[in-house]
Amino acid sequence: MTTVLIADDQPLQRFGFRMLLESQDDMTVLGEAANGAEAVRMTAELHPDVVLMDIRMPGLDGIEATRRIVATGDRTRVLILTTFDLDEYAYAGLRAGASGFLIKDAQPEELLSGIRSVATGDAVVAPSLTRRLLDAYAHRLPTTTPAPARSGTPLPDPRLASLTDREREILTVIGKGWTNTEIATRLHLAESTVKTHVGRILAKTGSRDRIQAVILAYDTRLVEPS
Amino acid sequence: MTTVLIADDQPLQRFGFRMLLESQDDMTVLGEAANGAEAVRMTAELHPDVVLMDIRMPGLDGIEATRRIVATGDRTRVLILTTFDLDEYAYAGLRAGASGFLIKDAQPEELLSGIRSVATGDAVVAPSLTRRLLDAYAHRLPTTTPAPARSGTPLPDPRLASLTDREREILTVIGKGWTNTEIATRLHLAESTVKTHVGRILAKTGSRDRIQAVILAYDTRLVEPS
DNA sequence: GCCACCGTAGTACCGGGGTACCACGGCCCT
DNA sequence: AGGGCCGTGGTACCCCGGTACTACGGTGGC
Repeated sequence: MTTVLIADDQPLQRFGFRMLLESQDDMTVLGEAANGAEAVRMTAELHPDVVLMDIRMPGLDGIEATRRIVATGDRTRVLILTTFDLDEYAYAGLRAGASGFLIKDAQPEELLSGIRSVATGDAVVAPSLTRRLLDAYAHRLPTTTPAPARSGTPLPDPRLASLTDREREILTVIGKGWTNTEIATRLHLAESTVKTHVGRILAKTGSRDRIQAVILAYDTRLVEPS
Repeated sequence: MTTVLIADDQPLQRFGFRMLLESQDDMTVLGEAANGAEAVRMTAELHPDVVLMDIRMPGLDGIEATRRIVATGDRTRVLILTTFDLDEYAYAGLRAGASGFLIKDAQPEELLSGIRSVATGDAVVAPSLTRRLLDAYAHRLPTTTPAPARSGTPLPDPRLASLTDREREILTVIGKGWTNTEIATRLHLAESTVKTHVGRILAKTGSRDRIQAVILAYDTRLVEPS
């Protein structure tokens, strides 16, 4: 029997997870936490096999909560779930000691098998992230830029060369039409920070406003037309 | 017995909704749609009492799907669910003919009672939005626009169907990143005229701002990436 | 040990974008 | 002759986006 703790700030999301897990006869939900602090506290108390951890939560976020749970040396494993497959989240999550990283977009079956994998000590990463993750770790030692992007992967456009990783992430979501407020909320940032990022992106890419940036994101294939 | 169709692009979210609804003995889930087009098709086929509609979906979004469902004259009611309580979404959604507008952040009970209200013909709006909506709509009546839209030119995408030729022209240059002032000077128009056009385009396409319109222009291939 | 860069965050300000509302002439119907 | 839609134009108003600063902790390079 695999015991699970659900940590997510959205009640409805928690409900969905709980129903899904309890429909399986080899899983039990020990409890639900609405924020990172609760997650840490309840883990120390209940010792679940797996914590299903959302990243974006008020107060203590999922990354920091993961870090603290792992630091206790408890055998509890953390499986991180996010809405967006932003690389930086994956890096941060795994760096914090998470055993897995899945996107909420996944099929229920994937989630279940992910939990089972993590419970038995395996690690699991969303397919869409695996390659990029490997790439990132491959050139973590040398600073040399990894081979000039094979066909199939988004090719690096010179216009984006001067952007930092973070800025490229922000540009991606600008390209998806997110407002500054949305970016701030979903990425757990202050709006002033978002504005700083956006301003630098516009300056570096020579775009006069975010609309030009959206167009740039499409033209560089940073964002694909749907 | 209230019959419900769930339209959401996230499988896990759909699962949560389904479980929640089917735990009630006065509700049945007729089916699940993963995008707007599916939602429209399945509604025409299954005639549910209520469609639980997410706004953000690939391809045809929730607003446009709502518009089409309402346009059929069917007695199916649409209840829109979003993650963020952005006024613009609410406006666009209600303008498209939705009977309700709730935030996913809500308690399960609120969602259930919302569905019941909508099914019996009542309208329901998230508490956090109600006042602002009333203020905004106190003086405006719903426009049931069938729109003749004779297709003199080959219409590339159904989402643009309700636009007039002129509006499609304006949308094209919006997609190229022109500002209102630029459009005015280059097209020999007054800026107020441009604003009128832009406003109508946003309303008809359910875009909350010109950035969404730019994205729409790319997605519908009205503007090609360079 | 120091410095440059990055990511974060703040304040203050202004202009453009978007909305609401109104108006009018020219069409094309019936 | 009227009715509808379309394209045009106007005014008033508010809010978000963008700019221009400043600032500070962490990390990595030299």
